[in-house]
Amino acid sequence: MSCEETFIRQLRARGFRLTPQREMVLKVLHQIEGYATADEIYQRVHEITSSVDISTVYRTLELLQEFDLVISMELDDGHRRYVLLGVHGAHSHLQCRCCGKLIGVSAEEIEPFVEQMRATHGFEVDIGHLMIPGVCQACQEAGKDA
Amino acid sequence: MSCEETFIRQLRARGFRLTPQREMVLKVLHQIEGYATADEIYQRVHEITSSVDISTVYRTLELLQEFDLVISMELDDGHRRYVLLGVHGAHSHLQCRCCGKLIGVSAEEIEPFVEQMRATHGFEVDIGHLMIPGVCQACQEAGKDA
DNA sequence: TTGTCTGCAAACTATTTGCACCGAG
DNA sequence: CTCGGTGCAAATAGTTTGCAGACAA
Repeated sequence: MSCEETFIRQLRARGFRLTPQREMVLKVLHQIEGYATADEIYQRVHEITSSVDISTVYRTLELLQEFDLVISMELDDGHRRYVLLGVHGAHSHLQCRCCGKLIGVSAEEIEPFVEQMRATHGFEVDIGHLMIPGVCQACQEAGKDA
Repeated sequence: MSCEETFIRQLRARGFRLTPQREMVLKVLHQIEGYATADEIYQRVHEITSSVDISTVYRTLELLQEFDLVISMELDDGHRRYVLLGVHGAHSHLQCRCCGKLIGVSAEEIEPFVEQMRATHGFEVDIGHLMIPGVCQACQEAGKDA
């Protein structure tokens, strides 16, 4: 099932409506295939149709987060970014503090760690919202990790 | 070496000055022994001396972060919190999305995971800034994790 | 003395909200 | 036809900044 189908089903299930604006935001998130700020998403949407307001973008992003289709997090620059989780389900992200790049890490890969936290602290890790800060290989090699 | 000593040394080393306001913010962070918003810290400082401005609190917190004595992160409520790292050095935090509680996790405990990310992605994890979201044992038992 | 630090107030920016009209179902 | 959704504009909240005077070194 595609993201769009999931979105429509979730909307219907809760009595919400599918509007062109909401479709547009989801489409742009697909195009971006990464993370973007609310404003960047707004700009992209605006290139296509000028009749979408920034407040609608925010409202749609909030909706998408409720449906677990999107997560948001704050990078070191203090700007909130939104990421489409896609149909692959929950996974975590490595976040490079130098170049800002996001690298996906599968749930299976994280599982041993999750199990460890469960065993030693009784803590249930939320993989989908786990952002792991650090420095990616490329930036290390470029010597930017000083 | 205590936090205060470290702070003073770092200040001196960079030509900064030790002012009563800066001492006060650090002292309050010690008292709190946890995380607090800039405003909460400001309130606490204000109870003692009314002559400290919120902007000074922000400026001091920024300084403390540069010195790696404090880290900040955003909880789900959208408010930025500041945590004194203390003399124990870098460690990570489990963050409960229900009660907001922070649980410290030692660097040794995280090390296997760090090693795994290094091996499979060439990614160097920044333990000190790692916030692990999820649900703590108490909240799970209270059934608040729904 | 010197140049950093502070308090104050104003500026900023990202995000949220109230409201009347619009349009999906 | 209904009522949820939207654009607009104004409000909000947290944080930052410019500046003149205060004060640590």
